[in-house]
Amino acid sequence: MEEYTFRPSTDSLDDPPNSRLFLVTSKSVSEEVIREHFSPFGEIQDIWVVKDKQTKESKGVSFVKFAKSSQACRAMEEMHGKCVAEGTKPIKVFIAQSRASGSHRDVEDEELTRIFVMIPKSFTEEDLKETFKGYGDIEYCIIIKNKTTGESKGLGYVRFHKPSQAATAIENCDKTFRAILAEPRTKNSSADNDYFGSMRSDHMASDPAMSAYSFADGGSYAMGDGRCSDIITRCLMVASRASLTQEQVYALFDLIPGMEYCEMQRDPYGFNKGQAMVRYNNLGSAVYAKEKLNGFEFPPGNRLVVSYVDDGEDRSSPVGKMAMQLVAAQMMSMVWNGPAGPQLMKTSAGYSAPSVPQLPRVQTDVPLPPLRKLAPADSRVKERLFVVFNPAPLPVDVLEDVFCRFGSLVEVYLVPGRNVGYIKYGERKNANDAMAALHGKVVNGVKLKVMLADPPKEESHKRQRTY
DNA sequence: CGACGGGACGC
DNA sequence: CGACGGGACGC
Repeated sequence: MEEYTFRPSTDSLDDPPNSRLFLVTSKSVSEEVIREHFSPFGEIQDIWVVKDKQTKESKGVSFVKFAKSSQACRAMEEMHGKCVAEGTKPIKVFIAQSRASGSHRDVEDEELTRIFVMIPKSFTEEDLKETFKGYGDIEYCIIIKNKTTGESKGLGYVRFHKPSQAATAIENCDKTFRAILAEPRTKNSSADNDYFGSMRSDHMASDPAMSAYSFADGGSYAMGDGRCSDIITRCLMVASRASLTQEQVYALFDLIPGMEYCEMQRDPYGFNKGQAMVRYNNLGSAVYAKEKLNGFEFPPGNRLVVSYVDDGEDRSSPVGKMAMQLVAAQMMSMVWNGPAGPQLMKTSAGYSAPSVPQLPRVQTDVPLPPLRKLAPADSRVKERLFVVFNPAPLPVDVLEDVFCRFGSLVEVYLVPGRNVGYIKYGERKNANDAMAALHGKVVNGVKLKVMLADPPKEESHKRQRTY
C-alpha cells in the first residue's frame, strides 16, 4: 500500500535527499567501471558520466544516483580516494549538491553526520543515545532545554561519526522521531526568541507528554527513598539543599488548601536545617501537595524532596487503610490530569490566585473507566479515531482525560479552526473500546461523534525536509 | 454532515 | 583542479 511508481519530475534526481554522488575521476574512467565499483553499495538508479557535447570526451565528472542516501553515503565513505582502474588517479567522491541549490561547494561530513529529532520530553541524553546507538557510533547527544528551567523542549541532536550512520538512522528510526539532518549551526543567533521563557507558565500541565512522563517516571522521586513509600499521612517533611525561609515554604504549600501547620526544623542551636514540617487538615491535600511539590524546583535548580511523615495517626484498621488508599487514588488522578500544577508556582511573583483542585473537570453521563497512563509519545500508532464535536471542540486536556481511560492513548490532535480532531492509540482494541463507549455521547455539554479515521491522504512520498 | 500539524542549538 | 543528460504520458 505504500508502493508508488516513480514519478519523473524535475528534481527527482535528488530524491531522497543526499542519495546522489558527485565523482571526480580521470577522464578515462567509464560508466562500466563506475558501476562495477559502486553497485556493491546498493541500488544504483542512474549513472551519468558528464561528457563534452562536441568531442564526447569525459570531463572527468560523474553522477551516481542511489535509491537511498545511506547507500550513497556508504559508497562515498568506502570509495573516496580509491583507485578504480590501472593508471588512473584516485577518485574523489562527494554527496552531490542538490540540483536546485546551484552551489558547487563540496558537501562536508559536518553537514551529513548530525541529525535533529523530536523526542518525548522525558528523554534524557542517555535515552537518546540508547535509542540511536544501533545506527552507529555516536559522537554526542544533546537535548535542547529551556535555559532557565532546564526543561527539555522535546528536541535533540545526535552526532554520528559517519554520514552513512546518520542516514541509516534517518531512514530506519521510528518515524515519530521525525529525524532529519540537522542544519549546521550558524553564527547568526537570531533563533531564540524566548524572551519570556522563564516567565511563561504553560509548560508541564499543558503538555500531554510531559504530564504523562513526569508522573510515569516521577515515581522515581515519589518512591525514591523507599522507606516512606507505603505510608500516607497528613504530615509532610520538606527537604531542600538550598536553605529556604519559613515564608517561602509557607507560601508554596499554602497553595494547596487545608494547610494547618508549617514550621522550619531547627537544629539544637536554632539554625535552620533546610527542612520544614508541613501538615494539612486532610489527607487529600497532603497527597496532592506531596505529588505536586516533590521534585519541584524551587527556587529553580533546587529540587524539593517532600515525603510523608508518620504522624502517629492510627492507620491500622483495614477500613482506615482502604479509605486512605481511595483518597490517595482520587488525588493521584487529579494530580495526574489537573490543569493546576507547578506552573502556578512558577509565576513566582504572584502566589496570589492558586487555581486549586477543581475536581469535576469532566462531566458526562457516560460511565468512564479509571484514568490510565498515556502511551509513550513515540509509540507506534495502530489506530486513529476521528471525532466530530458539536457545537465546539473540547479542550485537549479534557479529551485526554476522557480518551486515555481506554488505554494506550498516544495523542489528541485538534484540527485548528474546525470542530474535529484525531485521537491516536497504540492499540486498536483500546480505540475500539473508546469509540464504543463515547460515540454519540455528550461530554461537558459537547456531543461527540467518534469514528475510525480514514487513512491520511497520502500525497506523493514527500517526507524529505532536509532544510 | 466533519478530515490531517508540529522543529533548532549560548561562543 | 571538478557540477548537471536523456527519456517521454493513462485513466
